[in-house]
Amino acid sequence: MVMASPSLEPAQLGAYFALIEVSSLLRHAVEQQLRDAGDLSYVQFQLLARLGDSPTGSHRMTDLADGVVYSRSGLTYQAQMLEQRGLVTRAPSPDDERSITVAITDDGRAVLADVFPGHIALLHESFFDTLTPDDVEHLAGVLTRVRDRMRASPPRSAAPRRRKDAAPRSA
Amino acid sequence: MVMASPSLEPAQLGAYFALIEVSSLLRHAVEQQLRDAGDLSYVQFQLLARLGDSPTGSHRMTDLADGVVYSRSGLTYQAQMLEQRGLVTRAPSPDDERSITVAITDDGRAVLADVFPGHIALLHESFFDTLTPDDVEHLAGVLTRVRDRMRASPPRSAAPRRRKDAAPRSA
DNA sequence: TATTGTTATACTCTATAACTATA
DNA sequence: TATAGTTATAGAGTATAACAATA
Repeated sequence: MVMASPSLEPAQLGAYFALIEVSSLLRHAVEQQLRDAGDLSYVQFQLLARLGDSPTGSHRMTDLADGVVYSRSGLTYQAQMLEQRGLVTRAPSPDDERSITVAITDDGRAVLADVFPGHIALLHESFFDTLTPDDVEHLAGVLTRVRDRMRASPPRSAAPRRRKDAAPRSA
Repeated sequence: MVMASPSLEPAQLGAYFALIEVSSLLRHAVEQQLRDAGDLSYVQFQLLARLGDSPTGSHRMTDLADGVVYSRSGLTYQAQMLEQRGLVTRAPSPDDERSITVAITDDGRAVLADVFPGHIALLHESFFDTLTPDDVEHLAGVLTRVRDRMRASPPRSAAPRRRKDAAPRSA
């Protein structure tokens, strides 16, 4: 269990609330833009973007699940949606017959291209235009550090399946 | 159609991705903690916290909806959930018979008290412990500015009717 | 007529558990 | 046995539109 309540300092509280609110507003706005521009959910966009970023244009299901989605079945569902629309293909991996390699198609890249400009414009409007380059750099540094930390130590009870990582933090 | 993407600078991209990832991981972790500790969804927690913060312990439905960014029907649904558990009460507002005033109950405050320590502990573990006080302050400042900006200029979604909004002026 | 809130409904998404197949 | 992925299923949450009541 948790020990006593450590409480938060005002600046921490402010940072937390602002983070939650900003990400919530941003997410909402972005989801709408993605839906309008390419009929994509946010997760689907993330998957496509990740595939598009890859040198090979492909990833194994597991890699995608680790990066984006939280359960494997959830990823299967989203991959099926994308496959039905012809935005990705799925094929057994050559080296490991258990794995499925998901690859973005030309249509997938086209949708990505349709969606990107508005996506980036939205980010500028609602986000970057209010920040100095210095702010952005600092923000990137700080959040990257937090992300790495969070990735490194999963929160107490993350067992979407079988986990073999050593005891997660515990007190 | 816009031609090439307006593009983002590397630091901007890093900041954006990190923000998305951090908020996603954080949200996930927090949701699990809230579920475990008080059987609350994140939205329900936000509503209770907002009510608990209020001097009167109450808010009108509209105020809550504005604060948490959501459809009214969604808020009605959540308020019903909370009311069924006895964590809030709903009664017509005295001054305006159309309005409903939602008030947190003692049970509601108790649940909030159950949940807070773990909530704050989680924030420390996954977030604040990796940041210097200076980081936190800067983060709070930056994100608050972004939030105010986003609140001030709703993202083109003000008109739910009409057609979908096409290319934003990205230049 | 405009606003406040509810209801009915349909849909998307996510997670759990059971299952198959390969390493 | 452990890993990769799918399927079946069930539940939570959300949005839209139609509706009632008050201002």
